[in-house]
Amino acid sequence: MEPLVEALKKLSPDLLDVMQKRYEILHSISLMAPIGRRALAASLGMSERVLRSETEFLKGQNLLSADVSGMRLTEEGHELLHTLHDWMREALGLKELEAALQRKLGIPRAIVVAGDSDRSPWVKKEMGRACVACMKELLEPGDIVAVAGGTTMAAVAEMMTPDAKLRDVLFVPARGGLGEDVENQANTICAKMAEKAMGRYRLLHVPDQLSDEAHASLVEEPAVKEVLELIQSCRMVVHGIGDAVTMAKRRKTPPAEMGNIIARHAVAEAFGYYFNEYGDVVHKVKTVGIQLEHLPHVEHVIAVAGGASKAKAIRAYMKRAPHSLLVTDEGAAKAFVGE
Amino acid sequence: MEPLVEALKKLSPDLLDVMQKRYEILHSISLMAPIGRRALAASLGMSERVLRSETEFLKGQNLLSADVSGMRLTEEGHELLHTLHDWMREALGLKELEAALQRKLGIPRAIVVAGDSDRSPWVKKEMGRACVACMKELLEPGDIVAVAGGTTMAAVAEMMTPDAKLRDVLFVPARGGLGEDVENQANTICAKMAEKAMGRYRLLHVPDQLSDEAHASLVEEPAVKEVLELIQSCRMVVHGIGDAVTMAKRRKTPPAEMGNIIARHAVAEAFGYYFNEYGDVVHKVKTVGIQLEHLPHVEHVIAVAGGASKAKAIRAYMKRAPHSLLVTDEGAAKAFVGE
DNA sequence: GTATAGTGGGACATAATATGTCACACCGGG
DNA sequence: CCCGGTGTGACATATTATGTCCCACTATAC
Repeated sequence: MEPLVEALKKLSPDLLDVMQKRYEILHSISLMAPIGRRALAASLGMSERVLRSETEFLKGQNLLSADVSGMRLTEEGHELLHTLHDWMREALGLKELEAALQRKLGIPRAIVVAGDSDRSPWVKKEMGRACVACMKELLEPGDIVAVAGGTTMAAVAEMMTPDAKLRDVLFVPARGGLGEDVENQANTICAKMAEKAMGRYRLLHVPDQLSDEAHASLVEEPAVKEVLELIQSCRMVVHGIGDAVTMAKRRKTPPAEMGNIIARHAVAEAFGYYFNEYGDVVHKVKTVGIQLEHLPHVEHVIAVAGGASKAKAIRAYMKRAPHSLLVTDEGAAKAFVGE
Repeated sequence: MEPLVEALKKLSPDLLDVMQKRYEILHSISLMAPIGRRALAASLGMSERVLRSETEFLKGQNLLSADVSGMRLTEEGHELLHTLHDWMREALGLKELEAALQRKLGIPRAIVVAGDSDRSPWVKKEMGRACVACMKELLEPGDIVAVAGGTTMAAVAEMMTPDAKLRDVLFVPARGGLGEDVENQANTICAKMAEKAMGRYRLLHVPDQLSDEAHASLVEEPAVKEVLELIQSCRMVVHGIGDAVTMAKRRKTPPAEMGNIIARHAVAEAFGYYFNEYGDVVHKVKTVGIQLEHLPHVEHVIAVAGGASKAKAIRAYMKRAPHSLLVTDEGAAKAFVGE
């Protein structure tokens, strides 16, 4: 995209929404002319009143005219529509991608940022910012947020900023030790995010490798039990999605389990669960915290993952997360839609 | 200007205002950083609260950062400023021209439309539309509007549209016969404008060439006298500005008067008055209606004139019209500022 | 040391704007 | 003749922008 449009979007982000709305109105009128407001509003899925405001504006701009038979474009309106046609396709590329993702995945909302995090490291931060904005939009004071691990989640924590909406929000790690390096562990990221947000946090101190007996007794420890209960009652979960094999390697998974993961064709990973391309769980890391069965009962689930290489993993995981929000990037979204 | 920007402006006219405001804020911060809100608000001449809203937005966009010492641009902010620099100059060219005209002419408001009516006939219509928008902004129900003649005023009448704000507005011709062709006479244009506006109008039936006696007695006719009184009490005058010699020729001015006009170096003409380059009246067509002395007592005076060839005439006339609004075009404005 | 003038940020009432929801007058075709 | 479409006006309400305070904090000058 040309840098100018990029700059425009930065200085006036909702410009594109307005432009798109007006463009669609002109477009529809050009196709259905002459048409009345009510019929057009129904067709465009917007309320009659906002359509009326818009058409009155467009009429003032001499782009359309209205008489008793309905509205139609003026000559100038047709010209403008033609001028805008190509540009809108490009400028609205991301919005189109978002719409396509929402449709294909059957999820309520997808957010696509420009770039490809496989190729440009800063795109991950951009996703982080988008995710933070999304969190701030959904969170209420007093909420509990469960945060998973991974490099993408680290970027989210990195981009977190304080906000009045985050007042009294409590951050907790989503699950116990998954075998990651310390800087990508849920505990670390949870603490970092909370600090950046000026919020409170609680950590889950559960070693990676434990015998079943030790595990069972640790869970009964009051300090651990309390945090686990907080996690269970969280109102939001934020997590990344990984490529199954990559994640398994990074976690130095024992050969036996690794064989299982490969043999059962796992392609995606999220907070310790491994999924095959159909979204079936084929392996899970045994630890405490959020379990997959809990997710449907959590108000807001945000999945963050980008990069063309992760498109397959995202597709696989999202099959089992119909009410999750997805924050991704252009690279992944295009690989997705292009399939 | 590239057609895309043209289209953007058409579809979202106040976009440029927002862009300009935000651009100026970024620009000022880049120069004065670190600087606080209050000092910056004073420097930019905007209220602290709106500046605060803007800076909060820009901070959210990651274009500037704030700490206890004040605000400064981020790296991204600097880059965006650089990207926008050239484009803003072009996009805001008209606004700059308006500001320059207001300054140079000492008038409260100048409106500049794109193009040059000398070269593109449609620019006159564009001026007409701008003039109509301006009239609608200023008029109140029940107002009386005096309308002069000329081809430019014909374009204004052409572009007039009905409006709730024009309810019960009465249109009257500014002055009696000036020797023009019928389609450019004030009477004709007045009637046309009123019809397009769905408003009422009164006409002034005074033949061009009359003896002084006939003239004096006609003015005492009740029908004429009533209209003249309406004209005297008008709250708005809208008129064009012409090149003196061109207008004199078009009006088939008798050789004696023509000689006078040329000998005294008349350059501008407006509603029957001829002005030299210093704004002095060097000749006037003797007829009834608005006289030059009335203008200072009229709330709103709008002068409409465009085309590079008219720049000198506009300058000359506007010297004596310090509280007039001016609607002009890029061609005239550039010729003006370039002088 | 302290006084001071600057900083950003929070809070709240009010103005301005957008929107939802009606009712009305009109016109053309069954 | 009426019915379903049209645009337009009107008004209450939700939403947003703005004006006007205040506060805590921190550099800096003294």
